Order: sequence, then C-alpha cells, then structure tokens
Amino acid sequence: MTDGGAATILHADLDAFYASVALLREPGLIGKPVAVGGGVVLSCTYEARAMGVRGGMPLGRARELCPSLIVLDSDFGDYVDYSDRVFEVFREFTPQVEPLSIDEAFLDISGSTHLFGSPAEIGAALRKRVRQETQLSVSVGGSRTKFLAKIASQVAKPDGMIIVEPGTELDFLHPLSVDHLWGVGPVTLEALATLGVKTVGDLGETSERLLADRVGRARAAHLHALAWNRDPRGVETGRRAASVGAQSAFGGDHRSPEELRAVIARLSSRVGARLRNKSWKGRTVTIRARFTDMAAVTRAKTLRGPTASSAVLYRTGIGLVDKILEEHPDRGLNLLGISVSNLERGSTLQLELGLGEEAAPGNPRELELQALDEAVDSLREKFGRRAVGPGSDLLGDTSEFAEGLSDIMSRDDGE
DNA sequence: TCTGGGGTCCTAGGACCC
DNA sequence: TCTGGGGTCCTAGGACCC
Repeated sequence: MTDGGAATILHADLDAFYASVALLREPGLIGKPVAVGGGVVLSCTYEARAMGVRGGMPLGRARELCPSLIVLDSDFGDYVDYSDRVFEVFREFTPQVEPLSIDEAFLDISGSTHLFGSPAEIGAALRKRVRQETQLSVSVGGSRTKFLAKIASQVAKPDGMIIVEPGTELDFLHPLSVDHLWGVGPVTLEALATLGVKTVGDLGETSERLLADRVGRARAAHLHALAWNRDPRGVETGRRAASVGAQSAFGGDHRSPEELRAVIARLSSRVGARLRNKSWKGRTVTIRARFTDMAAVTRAKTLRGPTASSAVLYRTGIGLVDKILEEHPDRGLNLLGISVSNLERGSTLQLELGLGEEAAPGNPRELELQALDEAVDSLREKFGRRAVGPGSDLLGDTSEFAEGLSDIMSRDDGE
C-alpha cells in the first residue's frame, strides 16, 4: 500500500506445531515419525507425513500406514505458552497481526519496510527470531494479497519461505491444483473436476455462471476472484469470535439420560466460564449431537436476552437434547456439543436469565443461578477443567452443579 | 484403538412485518 | 377479486479449516 505495490502481507505458519512442541521435550525422537493425539492424529512430523500419515486421521489407520509411528500425548498448556511467545515475536515486526489459529497468523508489514527492509528480509528475520526464541520452525509466505500469502507459505513448507513478487502472482498461482485454494475441500474438488477444472488457471478460464451451478453463487464468485488474485481483504487485528463452544465424544455404548445431563453440565460450565472470562454474552444456544453412525443433527434456541450463565446454558441445552432424543428415540448418541453464538460484549456483573424474565436485582432465582455460576468458576479455578461433570474425582458422575440446577428447576413449577 | 475439539461461512425455508 | 415484494430473524444442515 504505502510502498507502491510491493508484497506487504506475510502469512506465518508454524511447522507441525503440536508435534514440534512435543519433540522439544523428547529431543531423542527428532528425525523419527512422531504423532501427537488421542483417537485421531492432531499433528505429526514430516517423517510421519512421508509415510502417508495426516492430521485428523484415526490413530489406528495411521499405525497401519506407519508401523514405527511413535504417539505422544498432547499437553495443551504447553501449546498455549509457545504460541504466546511466537506471537510476541510477530509483534516485534508489526502491530498489525491477525491470528488465524494457535499456530498461524497474517502480518501486514506495509508500515514496517522502512524499518526492517524488504518483505523477504522481514520474513527471514522473523523466521530467525522465532527459532531463537522457541527452537520452532515457521514457514512464511508473502504477497500483496492475503490468500496468496497463505498459499505461498503452504507451498514453502516445511521450514521455507516464498515471497510472490508483484506482477508474478498469476505465474505462481495458475499452475497450482485448485485444492490449494482456501475453501476447496473434497466435495468442491469433485464438483470442479466434473467441469474439467483441475488447476487454478482452469478455474479462471471457467465462466462464473457455470461454476455457480455446481458450487453455489457465493462460492463461485469467491473462487473466480481468487483465481485472478483478486482478494481485497485486509489484515484485521481486532476480530471478535462469532461463537464459543465445547463438545465431547464418547464411545458407542448407551448413555443414560442422567449421564447425558452430566455431559451437558460439564460442557455448559466450560463454555459459560469462557464467556465470563472474556466478558462476552451470547443469545443463541446450539446443541450438536452425533449418532453412532456418525450422522449429526443440530437444534438451536435463541433466547430473549444474551447470557453468560452456565446455569442458563445448561437448562437451555437440556431442553434441546430432550427434543433430539424425542425425535430420534432409538439412535445411540456418540457426541454432544454445546455452543453459543450471536455474541456481544457484556459485563459479567449483571447476569440475566435470558428466558424472557425480568433480570430484576434481587430476583431470588437469578441470585441462585449466579451463585451456581460462581461455584462453577471457583471449582474450575481450583481443580481445572474436569472439576465439574462426569469423571470428576470431586463431584462424581452427577455434578453438584446439575443437582443444584434441577433443584431450582423443580421449584420453578407453578410459577 | 475407526472417527477429536475448536471454529468460520453459506444456503434455504418458514415466520413475521410493512 | 386477487394475492406483491422486500427485509429481518430464526432454525437446520453442510462444507470447510486448523
């Protein structure tokens, strides 16, 4: 922008982040095929990838492909620490940092080139600094547009850097297969293949109307624009989450209604605590359920007012779970999740019932709900995330929280 | 050891209002 | 007698990403 069209956006992406962090504790395993995860592969080293192992793959399948695979447990606290340190390094080069996930970010460096040099020089310095600070390797892509910077970093992996200079974008982009584009997954890839579209160049030569018939209007317009390197999105630093949620998968065996309530209690306590931590409130509560055949359904309820109360989330969630169980009486559940969207900023001081009742100060039921939320928060602070709900040493399988709730609910009758 | 947990965005239909 | 069209909100489902 300020320097007459030079590449000004960097995309920085840590290589095999979870696996690399795990290896810092086990340096003897460097160079071996290592995966981190439980149930499925969260992340794996490039040695494991060479054998066909991929993120998201069930561990059983990964072991089939790579019998010598070493599987390590994940430690989420470690990941957050390392991520924080890496993002601090990013901010040494520019305040314009947009986090995309725990291990990648966009950086707008258009205001930094006079201090730190060309994009390639900044990218090289940033990679060096991250390695100094954390011993982790980060791949970097650079371009005038956001999505192309991201593609460049993917192509540069592992431990590489590609800066796409202005004027050379289409030469770089058009030979790539379409699934390099953000938003092209297996389904869209297949739909595009039926049109004979294999490369980004093919995509650019295909009419938008034809594309829209196969993949929908919005996606067609988006993909067509990307094929010609049109991406007006800038780096956004202050993005607010659109939803907050938690989910839990359990084995195929039958769960009693009490056990399902306890799962919802634990998930509600986690989500509510996270909302209150950030002073957010949300108005729409969604329950997601997955059956043993992996088919999934969602049921949502929009409250009259926003809430951050674990107690309200629990009560609303239970109602939605009951609805699902009524509609699918004979199917076993495999997973339950609860999330809150329609978020807005709200003070934590004033809790609302969110069910259309007046949140009058001193409303006895509101005070009880608030007391439950405070109990949730202090338990979680003292004993960690498993303090409330099934598996908790402290409270057993039916949480005190759920019992308190049902107590209050039973007294609601007749109001 | 067959399937984790955190998200974003789009589509489509119905209810409801003017 | 005939029966519009736009806009918003809500719900449900699905593709996709890390």
